[in-house]
Amino acid sequence: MSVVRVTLPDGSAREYDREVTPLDVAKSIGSGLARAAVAAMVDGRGVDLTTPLVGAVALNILTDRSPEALEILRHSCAHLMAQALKRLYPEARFGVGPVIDNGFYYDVDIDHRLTVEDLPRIEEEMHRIVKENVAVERRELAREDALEAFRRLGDPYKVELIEAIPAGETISTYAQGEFVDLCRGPHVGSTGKVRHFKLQSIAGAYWRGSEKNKQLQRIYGTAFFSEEELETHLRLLEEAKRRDHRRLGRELDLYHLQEEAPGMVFWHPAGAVIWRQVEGYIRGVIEQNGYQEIRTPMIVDRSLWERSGHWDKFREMMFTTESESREFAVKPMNCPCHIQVFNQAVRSYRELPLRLAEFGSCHRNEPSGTLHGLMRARNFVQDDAHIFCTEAQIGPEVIAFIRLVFEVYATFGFGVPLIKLADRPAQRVGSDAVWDRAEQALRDALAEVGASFELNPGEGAFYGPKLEFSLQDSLGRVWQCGTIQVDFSMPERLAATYVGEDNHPHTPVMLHRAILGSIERFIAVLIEHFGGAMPPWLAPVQAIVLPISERHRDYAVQVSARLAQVGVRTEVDRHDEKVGAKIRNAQLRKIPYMVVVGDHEQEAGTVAVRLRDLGDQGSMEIDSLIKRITTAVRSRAIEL
RNA sequence: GCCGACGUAGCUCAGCCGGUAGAGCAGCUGAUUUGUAAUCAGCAGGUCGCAGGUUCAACCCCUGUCGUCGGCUCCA
Repeated sequence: MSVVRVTLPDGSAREYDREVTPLDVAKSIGSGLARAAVAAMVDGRGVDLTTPLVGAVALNILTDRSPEALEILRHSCAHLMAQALKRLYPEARFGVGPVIDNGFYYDVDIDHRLTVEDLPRIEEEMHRIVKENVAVERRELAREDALEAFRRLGDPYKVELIEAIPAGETISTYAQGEFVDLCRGPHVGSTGKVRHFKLQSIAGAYWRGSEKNKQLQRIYGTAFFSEEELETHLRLLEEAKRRDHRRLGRELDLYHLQEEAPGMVFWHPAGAVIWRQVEGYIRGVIEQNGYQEIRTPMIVDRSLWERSGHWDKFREMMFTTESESREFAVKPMNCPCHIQVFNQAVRSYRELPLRLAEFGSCHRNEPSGTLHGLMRARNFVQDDAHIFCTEAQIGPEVIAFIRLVFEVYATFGFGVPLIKLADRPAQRVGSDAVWDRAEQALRDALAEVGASFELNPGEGAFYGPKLEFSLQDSLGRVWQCGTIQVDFSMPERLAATYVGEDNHPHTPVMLHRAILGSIERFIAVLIEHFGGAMPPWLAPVQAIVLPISERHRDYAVQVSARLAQVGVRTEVDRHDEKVGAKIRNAQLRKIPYMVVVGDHEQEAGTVAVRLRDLGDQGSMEIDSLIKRITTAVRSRAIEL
């Protein structure tokens, strides 16, 4: 009998002179750990608690507190659901059933067309299987045996999956009672461990993601280790629904979309205020950071797009128009136009880096099925800029840009963004040496500002590597907004040059960069982040004056005029309603400052202030209110 | 773009087996003169997404189309 030597995450080691499993090890450490154990990592690989350990291994027992364990639980829950489905629909054949962010899904091929009404029945069956507490057992088998087994089960999808598994890789199945599934594992030890779950929705999904294949029914669900966590998660989803920018956009009268212009936004006065504030703020920031704003045409002759390469690659995404036998395209991006501005003069190296910025309105004919409110539109405005520079200037420019992104996101009330470095894809232009230097410049810039990042291997653009900046909203959702991309290709294609110190022409490097990305989309993120309750500087109406009764209207108008004089966006509520109703309306419109005026205030020349988030503040001088509002607005405070 | 569901008043939604549409909120008018999340009453508001078809008769059934929603795919 060989000796098993186990090293635990804390560095301690244990030796066993008999066959042991992770569960045995857990038991030998403590019964509490054994109870909490879900699965284990052996040398970085997930295994079942019952997998025998061999030789010297690094063991990490996963308990219900480890993030990896949650994925295992959800994966086991997917199997549990599949078993229930098989019981209810014996003809069921299964595609893939992976874990995804916040849950899992399983693709199933059954004759019955599922609706959400079927979900409770499936859940019921799942709970029954949980009660049965069936053991989940792993079996490893030879490829031929596996193929044979699933052929016998009549599961063509699984057969296809096995065929795709590279030779030499272990093929394993997991059985729980009468149900067997092809699976790498690991899994929880028995169905009784999966208790807190919810099936959420049904959607169509093609087998292997190709529309040429049969469409399967995909059932989404989620699972947690405790009922509280499950409920918290479900509440979060409810909250996300309440904050949906499409719903708030209508309720707050910010914008609308209509059939005649699919994917293109009609901004209402209130929404346009938010827009102007966002744009104005960014304009100020870039002015202070050495950018020059330009404006370029929206419709440009086809020949420019041919030269830039867009016509070849993205023609079907471009709107075109025609006049006097010439074909034009509505710009899908601003860079070719910016290069035209660059090219209008003989540029010297002394002018670099040259930073040209534009709030450029772009149109892309996105597939109809992908449109989503402001988040994915066919017409959107980028806070775009192109920095023309030398290769040596990439580093400093990227550093400055990262700092700028951090500053801007913080202003909007977001924390430090998540950063991804997308490096060279298989299909690319430019020599490896140039890519090496550009990627290194991005890494060095990140190190210089002390920013941590994740690598996104092979996801760079064909023309250069890029950084992507994602912010996290108040519900913990991640939105990619900012980006900076190195471009070795387009300046050359469009013949951009500058005269170097050596008196010879050189091709500049171009950096594409945006902080917010699409302003439409960024506003949508803001709406959802704040749940429509915008900070004072962004609020369409900052202060609404509420006269107690009709006889206070004149005074209300005076107060409102005073506020307007100092630049506060204000209104008077002239409805013939009780204050309670006016407060309610103002509150529903999420107006930050409510200014109540009645007999007391009129006589004393004061105002009674109610804050959206903090309630009644009592009476104060009008000047105090003005100071309070203008201070909050000027500092772009998030809190009132 | 693909699959599915949906499209009725400004908004949210009812509308049975095919017999020419209804509520609440919002709006308007009147009464009320209001003190921190909804005062009462009346009135007005509709080519039932659009185009065809079936039928004596279509919001309802059929076909097409546009849009929206949920996914899939895509996202320079």
